[in-house]
Amino acid sequence: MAVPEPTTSRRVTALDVAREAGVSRATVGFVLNNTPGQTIPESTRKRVLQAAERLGYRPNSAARALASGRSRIILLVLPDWPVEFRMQDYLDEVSLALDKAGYSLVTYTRHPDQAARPLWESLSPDLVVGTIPFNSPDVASMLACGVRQIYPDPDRPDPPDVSLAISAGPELQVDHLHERGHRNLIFAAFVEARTSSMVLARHQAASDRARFQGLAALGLERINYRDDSPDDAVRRWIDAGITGVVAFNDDVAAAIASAAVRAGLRMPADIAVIGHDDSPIATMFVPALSTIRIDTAALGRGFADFVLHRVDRRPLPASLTLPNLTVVRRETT
Amino acid sequence: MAVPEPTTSRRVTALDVAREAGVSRATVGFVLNNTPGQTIPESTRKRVLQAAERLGYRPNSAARALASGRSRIILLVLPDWPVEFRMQDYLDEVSLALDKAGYSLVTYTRHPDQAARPLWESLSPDLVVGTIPFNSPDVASMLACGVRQIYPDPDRPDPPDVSLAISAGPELQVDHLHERGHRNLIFAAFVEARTSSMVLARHQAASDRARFQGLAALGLERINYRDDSPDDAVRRWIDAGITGVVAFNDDVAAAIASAAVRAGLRMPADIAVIGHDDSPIATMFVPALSTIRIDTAALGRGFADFVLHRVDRRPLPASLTLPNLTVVRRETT
DNA sequence: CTGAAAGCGCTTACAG
DNA sequence: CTGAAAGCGCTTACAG
Repeated sequence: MAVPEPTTSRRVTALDVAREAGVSRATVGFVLNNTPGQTIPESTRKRVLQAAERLGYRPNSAARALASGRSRIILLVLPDWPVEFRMQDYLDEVSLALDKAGYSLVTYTRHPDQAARPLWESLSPDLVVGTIPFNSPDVASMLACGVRQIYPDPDRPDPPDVSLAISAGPELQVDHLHERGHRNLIFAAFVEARTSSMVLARHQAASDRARFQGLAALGLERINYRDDSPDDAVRRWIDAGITGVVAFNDDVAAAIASAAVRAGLRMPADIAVIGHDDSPIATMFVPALSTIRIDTAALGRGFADFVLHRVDRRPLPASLTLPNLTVVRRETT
Repeated sequence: MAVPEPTTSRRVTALDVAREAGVSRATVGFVLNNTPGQTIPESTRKRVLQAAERLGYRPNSAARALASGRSRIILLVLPDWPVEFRMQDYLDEVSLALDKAGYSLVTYTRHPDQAARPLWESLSPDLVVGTIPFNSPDVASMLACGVRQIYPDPDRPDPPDVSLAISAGPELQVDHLHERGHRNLIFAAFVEARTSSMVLARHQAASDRARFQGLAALGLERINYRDDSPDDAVRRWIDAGITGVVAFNDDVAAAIASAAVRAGLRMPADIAVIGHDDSPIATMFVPALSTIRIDTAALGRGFADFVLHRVDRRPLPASLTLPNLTVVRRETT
């Protein structure tokens, strides 16, 4: 039985645990890491675990990373635009699932004009995930810094949309309007510059889907809720025979619905609109807005599964391809 | 002159650079780290730098952290509420300033009910900064993980508000209304639950400031822009002789201003309102909203100075205490 | 089943 | 001014 350590600020190491448990430091490593192929008797294992617990042992992550060549860090590079759905719920779910597998998730918003070194230089993550492909200098920098994997992979094509489901929503919106009998559609968004990449991506996805359904590509209408551009737009759409509106999000849908109401139109008889995100305003609005609901938890778990498949070669569950989005039909379609 | 490396996936190390430059690995470390007390001739320094550049050398951060005992990572734990001002600008500025000093900033939003291990366990940051004090289990966990410094410091009292300037804004709002002759004030916010901690903090700050100015503490009014609660509130305020409204942010100020306009009140003659953040809506609204502008860049540099003072013992610039917030007077005060 | 030992790639006194 | 060498705290073949 070791005497209690004097209150020194020295951090407790695996050697301390080994001494406390009366085993070698290698054995400590084996039980703490659950190393496969090692058969440790239950009594030894228990002694080690208890010693570690008693001493408050935390493995030194730098030492572990240096020795193993893996940092057990996953870096998620977020886009430079406001994320629409409950991002935090999503990230919590991802963190939790990765944590159970011994990985940590670090998120990071990178601007094109950011002058600081990118975070992967100091973290050496095992995997860097972006929402859009990285450019060559970034990829080169990652490789030089020991990043083992990059997604989207610069070399091989990957199933897109694993992380943030950019195109699945618009596709559902189009499908839903199509199903309800609408053949002449348009895509609407606010004018704000910051969301423009995402607006373009979603518009593109909706347009592609419309063509897949045998419809014409969608026009892109930019409105501003602070002036009468929504009223203008609705009037023009009616004149042009457009009856279905794919809105970038619920706020846009609300602006359009309110213009339609002001114009004395019936929804969905005269014009139908579907939002995106199922935000609070969608239920509160009169008429209540049809929208796309995102199952953030399922999406998060799916993303974690994907990550673990990449870094730990775990099997990729089939459920990854299951829809995490659903159409919520209310009064505007 | 070394022959070009064969395309091996092995990462280039300081030893490679040393060989390429024809010096010892210690020398490489000295020039790359600008180690003080070492006098390296310019020719050697240049040779090393060029070799490092040519080889694309990136120091292994894990090895560096292990050897030096410092990770050169600063972890900023963000609050579980939407941050009001242009947070991203602020963080970019902080990152840049820290980067110049060789540190990396990692941010992290932590929920009370988050089950994953906190990020400091895997990053071992040199400094963890929170916007509110950490609880004892968190502090204990940080210490066990080799975190060297924590802010707010559990042991010694610190100047508050270095990181996010929670109270400075409300104080300016109150001072401004007071200056404009208002003596009977109220604090208004939306009902949303998620922002509640911040609402309470800001309300408290405004209230304290009012008392400092010899006024009564401020009541806290919760409104909902989706119903007629703003109209209700304005009516009650007028009846109660309240003439100055400290709004949580510009959105709240807009909701109030619009209720005041609907009620036929003159602004600021009958009622004055001041927002917070100088968001786009503040200029676009009619009447244009008085508000608080936050100099995010200055705030960010100030925070970086503070961090470097803590981790590198750099002198703390006096400018830290200079105001990074200014009153923007428009038409509502 | 357990231990002794090499090695990961740095930093940093310590010698020359 | 430069180099040889110990050491940071792990992981991981390799022996017993």
